[in-house]
Amino acid sequence: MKRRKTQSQEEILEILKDSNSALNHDMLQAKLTTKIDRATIYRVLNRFSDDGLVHKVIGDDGKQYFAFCLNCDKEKKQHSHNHFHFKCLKCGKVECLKNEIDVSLPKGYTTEAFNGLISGYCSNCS
Amino acid sequence: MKRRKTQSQEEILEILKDSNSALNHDMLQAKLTTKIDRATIYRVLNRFSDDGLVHKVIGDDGKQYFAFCLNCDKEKKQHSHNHFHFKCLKCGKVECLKNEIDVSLPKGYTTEAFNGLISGYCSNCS
DNA sequence: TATTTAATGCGACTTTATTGCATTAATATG
DNA sequence: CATATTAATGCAATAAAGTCGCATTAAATA
Ligand SMILES: [Mn+2]
Ligand SMILES: [Mn+2]
Ligand SMILES: [Zn+2]
Ligand SMILES: [Zn+2]
Repeated sequence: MKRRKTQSQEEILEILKDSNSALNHDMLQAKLTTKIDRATIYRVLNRFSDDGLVHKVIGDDGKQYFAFCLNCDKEKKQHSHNHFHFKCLKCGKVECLKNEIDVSLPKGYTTEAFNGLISGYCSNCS
Repeated sequence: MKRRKTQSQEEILEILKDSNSALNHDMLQAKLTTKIDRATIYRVLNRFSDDGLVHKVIGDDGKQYFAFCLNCDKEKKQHSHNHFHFKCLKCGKVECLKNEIDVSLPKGYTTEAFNGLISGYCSNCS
């Protein structure tokens, strides 16, 4: 299954690149100039996530947020995102925090996915 | 609004106490001997969470998991749970990890809630 | 025992996300 | 360029998780 370069994907990726924070479906749709179907948006986003192009973060609100990968070592066998995301409760912005976190698991435990989210107020809103 | 001691709450709290892992609505309902309405279960759980009796964790699956508070200093002004939870992708168990995490936020940022979840395989399942 | 109102049950509803299927369009091939 | 192949899309239906309004029940208190 080779990937194809489509207009929808291009536009969505551009939006994610230009955004300095993670976006959920709603926020992304609001930024679209073209009309793209909801199902397509989700499919595109999850495809990006599967391909390691974006992070997928689950918010306190249970919604899926997507952020373009920056400073992620995609050459590594395991593309990892062991950093927290911060969600402002007032302005809604979701951003990546710089520090990579090292969590020590009990013996015999293995990691498949990391999801770290802190909610609070950003410097503009507190 | 003073809290009342009801049978539903008692039973749900017992189940959470006896469980060594976080439970979502489904898992909890399966353990009930009495039949309690879905809305009530959610209301009870969120009440517990508001009162600092249990943690509420959002999984990768977007579902709400609840775990009885252990080793949480409830005397502190801010009842904090800055620890990760681990969810086994095979057996489904969600458990609290011991280490408290210290995340450094950018200047001017304040924390209201912490949600850390690692998915993977536990020692029994890997 | 009577009064007050927190908690519950039920059903309707909302929100978020997924899936099946027919159609479209990106890529490859001659 | 014309044609074949199938990934990607649009649409509608569906699923799943959680919330809300409101009438009823039952804890607490007097
Ligand atoms: Mn990345
Ligand atoms: Mn606690
Ligand atoms: Zn803000
Ligand atoms: Zn397991």
